[in-house]
Amino acid sequence: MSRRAINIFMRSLQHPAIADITVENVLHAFSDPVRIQIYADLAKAECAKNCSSYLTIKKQTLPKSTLSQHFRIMREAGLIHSDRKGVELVNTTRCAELKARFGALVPTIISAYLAQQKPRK
Amino acid sequence: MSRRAINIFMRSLQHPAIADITVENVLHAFSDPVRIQIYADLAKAECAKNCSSYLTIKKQTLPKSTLSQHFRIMREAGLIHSDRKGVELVNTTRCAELKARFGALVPTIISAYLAQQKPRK
DNA sequence: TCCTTAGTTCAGGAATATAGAACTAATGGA
DNA sequence: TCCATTAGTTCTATATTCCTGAACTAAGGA
Repeated sequence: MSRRAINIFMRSLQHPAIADITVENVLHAFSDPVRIQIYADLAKAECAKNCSSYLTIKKQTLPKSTLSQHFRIMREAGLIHSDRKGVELVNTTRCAELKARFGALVPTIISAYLAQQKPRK
Repeated sequence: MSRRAINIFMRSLQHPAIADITVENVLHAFSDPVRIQIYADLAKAECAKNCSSYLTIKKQTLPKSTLSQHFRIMREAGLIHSDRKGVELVNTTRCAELKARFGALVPTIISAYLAQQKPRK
């Protein structure tokens, strides 16, 4: 039974097939200020990042359990791909697949978000 | 006190100023299958529609209390404008204002949604 | 073997969503 | 004027989801 416990914990990360991604789930994943900021940063970064890069975001410190849930929601919505590399997760956006499925949807959302963030008076 | 009760009930509908509309709230309002469908239909319709037009949507009958909440969320997110006309509400999209604030964001979301709905196999 | 690090899962309380029931307000007769 | 109907809101209770501290797992050293 320790075998079973290990299997449950270690189950490989679930990523939806591109066909199973829905507009509603994508919008829900982006509707949280923390998640959209993380995604925008991942998309901007030339290289992939791990979860702990975001322990502080928007000037607030997030508990890592909260962060873990945010990454799970983005993963299950199809926004990001996570790979285990040793002890950490390497996260990348699924931007090419999303573009194939939804066209300009994701880039348009992110650029509207970034435009909104700019005038921080 | 009946005066007060009447005032509370009759308080004019609150619509956010265009500057107070946020991308996150817009995305949240669209992340519900019922609401995005209603908005898409409002946007397509040449004329405004009242709430009860949507008592059945997506082949299911919705309680009107639920529908009332959905309209309130869209209104408070800045997606629609509601006018009292006698006993009913006349709802219209705020598409011109939204375009001025967010560019192609809303049309892009709706067209991605409509494209997703088409292949109903 | 023990320690550290990265992340997940669990458990609780908080916040939000759903929907039936009661209600308000406007309108249209009788 | 009074009653019935219609459109929508509010109330209330339940259900679901979200947040987060605590306990945990697994990988990688020292």
